Amino acid sequence: MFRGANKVTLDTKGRMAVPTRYRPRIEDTCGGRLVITVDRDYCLLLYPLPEWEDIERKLVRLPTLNRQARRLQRLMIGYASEVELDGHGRILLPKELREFGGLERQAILIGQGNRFELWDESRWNERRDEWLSEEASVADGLPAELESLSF
Amino acid sequence: MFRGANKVTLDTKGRMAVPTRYRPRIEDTCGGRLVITVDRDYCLLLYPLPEWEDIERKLVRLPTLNRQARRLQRLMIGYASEVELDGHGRILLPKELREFGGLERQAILIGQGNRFELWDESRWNERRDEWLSEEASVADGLPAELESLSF
DNA sequence: TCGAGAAGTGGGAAAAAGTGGGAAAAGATG
DNA sequence: CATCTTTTCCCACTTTTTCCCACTTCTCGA
Repeated sequence: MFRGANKVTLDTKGRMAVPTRYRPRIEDTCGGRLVITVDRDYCLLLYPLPEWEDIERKLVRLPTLNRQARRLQRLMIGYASEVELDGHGRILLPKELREFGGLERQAILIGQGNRFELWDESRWNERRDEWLSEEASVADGLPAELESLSF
Repeated sequence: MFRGANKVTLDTKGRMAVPTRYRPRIEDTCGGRLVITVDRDYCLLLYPLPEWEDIERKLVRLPTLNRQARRLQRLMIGYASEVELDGHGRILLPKELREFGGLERQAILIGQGNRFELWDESRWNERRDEWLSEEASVADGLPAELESLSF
């Protein structure tokens, strides 16, 4: 499981160092090959290649005539790019994806189980604080799974 | 069960000594491995690793396309970091989490059953006094679980 | 009140990780 | 086909992290 938040910096060439503690896992599961794509919240998603392939299979099986499904396919498959760790454990983020995510110099890499999310740092902080302040007030209208959760 | 409030200090490197009376329990249940994450009240939560893994399993099973669920995952899994007691019974709090919790030098560690909460001391004192003054006025409109509690 | 041991705190130095940038290779353009 | 731009690979420097040691403070018993 990937978890945890890491500040990362993109250099002028758009490279990002993957935090070392994730590297062994990434080397093992996919020989350093990741797939990056977009999320509807304007962040990027990073999957180890085999994980991505599972998701891609699910996506292509969705009904082609459903508009929602079609959008999801276009965005997720359309932007998916394969990248590879270089000799220093960095990946090069394609320019299109950097632009999509509004990624400048400072970014946050968020572990999310089988994948990572990559956010522009200031955007992440804004969104996070929005979520935290909303959550309290909407807490009553939760789906059943959430109502019964206790930590 | 962890209980009690302890003043703790963070040093300049962000390390915090775990009070000795909790150490045997922590060594036994998880070999000194804890997971720290965030809470919506801007404090941190500390779980023994196995306890955390239970929670994480619940979280990842939530539906990915549900917005509320997604937020919860992003925050809780996204910030969850594994730490380990060093030779002197200290843990190193990741910078991202220290920033989130506004933790400077003085903090309060609160035992909460299967986990701890860690608060910046001054923030804790403010919030505590807020709760105490609010409680009296809202005490009538309690959810069912609370209505029926007796101490 | 003193002393001994345990707990808490600080900080130095080695090792590891992160960062920047030059130059060769590959690719695009007219 | 020549030239200009982009990409890739590699080297070197800087910063951060980790590990370990030493000092201070506190506690408890004599």
